[in-house]
Amino acid sequence: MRSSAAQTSRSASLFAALGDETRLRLVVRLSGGGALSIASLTEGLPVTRQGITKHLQVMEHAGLVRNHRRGRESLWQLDQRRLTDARKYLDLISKQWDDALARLKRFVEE
Amino acid sequence: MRSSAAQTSRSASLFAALGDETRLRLVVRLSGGGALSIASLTEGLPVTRQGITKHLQVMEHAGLVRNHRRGRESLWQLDQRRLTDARKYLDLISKQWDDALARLKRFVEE
DNA sequence: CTCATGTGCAACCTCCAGGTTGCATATTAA
DNA sequence: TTAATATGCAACCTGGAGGTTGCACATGAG
Repeated sequence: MRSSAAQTSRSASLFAALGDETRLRLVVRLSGGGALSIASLTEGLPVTRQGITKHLQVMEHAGLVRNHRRGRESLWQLDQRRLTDARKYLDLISKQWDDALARLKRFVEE
Repeated sequence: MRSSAAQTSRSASLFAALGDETRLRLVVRLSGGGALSIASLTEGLPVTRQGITKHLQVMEHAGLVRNHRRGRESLWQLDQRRLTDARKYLDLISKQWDDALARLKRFVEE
């Protein structure tokens, strides 16, 4: 099973979406399960509402969050599938690593 | 189990280190288990050796890779512990998410 | 109806990530 | 010793990420 270039590229943008402190804090908040409005997500963070909006859009492009409108509010929630994708990718890398070490060990012990 | 601000910040820089296509490709190569030189890591990638060096340094700051000198070569290898850290962080988020949904389900079913 | 609230859009600013080139310096191979 | 190889250091460039402000526009509350 090879990790294709497309796969790598997609994963990179996913990790990039997680690789910003503000965004990661948003993810943590959203991991509570609820769908939160932009205004409520902005609360407590040292960034403008517009800034938060941009971050949410970045995450949306990475497939990390979805949003739907309810009245005048824009509600955002996590899409856990992408989170799972990220975990799987890391699992894959770790597995290759472990396998390589196992092979090395067998080789040395012969 | 708190996800302190420091924890979040550290994790963010870790994900950021993974969140660049070139760097992720380096990680994939290094997951083979060996310690590779800068020159060999550069091979096949559309980036200068200097560019690769910078990427390696970024990853080193994130704790993702280590390097040691052997003669005129600078050998780099993965530090799998940080990879594990990243997985654990994602597990944590997923768990909070699952728990939240479970609570919601119980609540609805009552 | 009127106001306060929640967003969207667009222009703008600044800094640094990601990349390059040029040159100096260690090491190793012949 | 001489060349070729592998890096390091430093200066430099450029686009876009991350942030802001100002204003217009829906929509919900009274």
